[in-house]
Amino acid sequence: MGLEKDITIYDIADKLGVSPSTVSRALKNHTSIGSATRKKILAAAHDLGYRANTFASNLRRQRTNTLGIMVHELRSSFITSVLSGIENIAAETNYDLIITHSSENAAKEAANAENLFHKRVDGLIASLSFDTKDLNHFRKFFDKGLPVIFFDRVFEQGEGTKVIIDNYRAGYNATSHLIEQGCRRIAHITSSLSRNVYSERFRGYSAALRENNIPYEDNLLVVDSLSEEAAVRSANAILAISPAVDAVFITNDMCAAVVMQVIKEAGLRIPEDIAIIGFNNDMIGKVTNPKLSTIDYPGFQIGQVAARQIIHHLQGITDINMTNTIIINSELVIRGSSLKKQT
Amino acid sequence: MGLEKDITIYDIADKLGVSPSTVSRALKNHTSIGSATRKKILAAAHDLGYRANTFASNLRRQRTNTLGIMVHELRSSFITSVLSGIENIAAETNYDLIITHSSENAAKEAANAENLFHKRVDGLIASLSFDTKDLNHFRKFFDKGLPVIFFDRVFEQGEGTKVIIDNYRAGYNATSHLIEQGCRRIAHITSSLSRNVYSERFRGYSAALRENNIPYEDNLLVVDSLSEEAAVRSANAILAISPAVDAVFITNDMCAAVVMQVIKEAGLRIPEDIAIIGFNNDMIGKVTNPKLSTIDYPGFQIGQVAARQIIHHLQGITDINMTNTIIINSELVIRGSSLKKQT
DNA sequence: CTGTGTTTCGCAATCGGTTACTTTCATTAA
DNA sequence: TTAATGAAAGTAACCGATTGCGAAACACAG
Repeated sequence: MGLEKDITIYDIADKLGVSPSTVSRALKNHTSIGSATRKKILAAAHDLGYRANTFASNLRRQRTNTLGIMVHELRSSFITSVLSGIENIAAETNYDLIITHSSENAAKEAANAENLFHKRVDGLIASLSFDTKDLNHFRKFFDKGLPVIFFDRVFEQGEGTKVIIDNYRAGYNATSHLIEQGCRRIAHITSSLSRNVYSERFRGYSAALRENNIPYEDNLLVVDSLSEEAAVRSANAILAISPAVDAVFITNDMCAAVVMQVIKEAGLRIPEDIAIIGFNNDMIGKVTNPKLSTIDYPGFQIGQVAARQIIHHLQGITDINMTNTIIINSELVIRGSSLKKQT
Repeated sequence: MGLEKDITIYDIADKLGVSPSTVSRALKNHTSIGSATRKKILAAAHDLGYRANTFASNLRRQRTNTLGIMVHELRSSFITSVLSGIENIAAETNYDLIITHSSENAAKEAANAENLFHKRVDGLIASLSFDTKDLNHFRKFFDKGLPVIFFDRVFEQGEGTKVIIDNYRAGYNATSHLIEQGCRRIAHITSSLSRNVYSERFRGYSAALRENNIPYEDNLLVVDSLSEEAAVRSANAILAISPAVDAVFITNDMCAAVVMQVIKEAGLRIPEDIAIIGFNNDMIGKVTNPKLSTIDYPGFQIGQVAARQIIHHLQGITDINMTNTIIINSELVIRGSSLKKQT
């Protein structure tokens, strides 16, 4: 096998009879290199199959050109879309990504933060785990002036820039839509209200009820984990409510799909007896019967925005500290599961 | 903000009055350091909040402790499971990952390979894109003796180690199951037969038919892209076949779910009129009505095995070149969509 | 007390780029 | 003609960890 040593800027310098520094500068389009020299060097680099040694560069420049990504779960289509968006921008700008996930565990999240800090990433893009209580494990980043961007699960009042949707409005729109369809006893299946995404959606839900003079009832609120088993539990809880529920707003499509199934198995019709609206606009909502109304949560776009933002900051184009929160647009997607009136 | 410079082995050495080399060796448990000295150094490192500089180390050792991952698509639950499995092992062994995706594009795949090569990853784990025709873009890795492991989409005869399931057997089992259920006109919706996974499953399908004296018919084979739109097309193609089809083996659960929907909308019953079996065991199969029979494709496990294999090779524990192919177990999961007989 | 082995460390070169500071020339103003 | 100005390129000191080579220190047998 061809174990020839890699060629370096010194090799190029030797071949052309110039100094390594000239080669280095030419390679990165530094201004103080004559265009003739630059051209020669670029050509030679190409001919010799030169590949830059990132470590040498990182070591010297004290930067890594790497972003740390922290997510709470990899196996989620929303998260995957976000990653896809981040990767899209990172690839363009030649940044690497190190992706970690916390499995919804605050301790593991802290360990990941520590690890990424040691790896000296230039910045962080993170969505908090389910049971994260504070941002202490990001302290080192803040203190060192390293940019941190949160998305999805965030502390709205905390440090760092956030890229989120207007969860309040999303919850409000979903609920208003159900009310317009004639529903009055609207249940809400969601996860812990201590997480911003869920508490805000709940605020929107409550506000919509209030504005339509529908009294809020505590027993219409079901808080559980949104997992598959939890979905079955929640659905049964909903079915047991009396007087009967005529609509459910569920903050997760996968969960909603399972709930729909339980409801149908119980002999009720969707949307005639119970209208359903989910959240995320996952693929799964397109194959349920009827198809699932939902809120589109544009992960790809969120990932792009977050990545672009942090990279521009690192490139000195913008200052991230000037931006506290970026709101991405999200839309109500109406399909069969909530459409009682023909329009 | 606290921009104190990082502390290095030199700082530790100064503080303790030993040489940097001693510190370096102590930190990596080199044998030739007295245990008293080692203990002192470890303690000092901890006190001072020392964090190793990977670049300096990489530069010197000419290794990166990073694996390159190449997938054809990020937004797939199978792929995500694999990534999860890889991450699981990599985290344990302190390897970083750089994840790239080709969007099913051979040219982008080649560019990614080139990029990872320049980034000097220690090894590669890859699933080929849809239209990859050869392994030329991996040549540099092979030539340099860098380990490459393929999974899922592979060239079974090509260079490199492969981690796959027995796709032939999976196709055979799925089809045999349908035959046992009394089906005789079994259609097969799949993707390009030039990809190993699909051609092997097709071989299994054909073999099962042959063994049961069911003649193979060309028009029962539908090759398309498995996307959502393709699924609708394929389903309609199936419905147009005469004499009517009584079962379909589809090599992708998402596609199968959509096909089921089209079939039901056409007024046919599943499984009574048409039995369905998918592939992958995605979440989506659990919320269709009826639930989808499928082949479990254990992504997490595949990821773990691939990662473990390549890392052990890098650590010198095993030699990857001794292993050509690793077959992971996959199982038939029977649910409602294919169960015509009560057992 | 000398010689042979071990164990434990230190010296110093090295990995490949980057960049502050100089030097070298050529052009231009005085 | 000469000094000033600026563009182009070179010098060399880093960045922090690793490691081959060899020296010092100590143990122990003869």
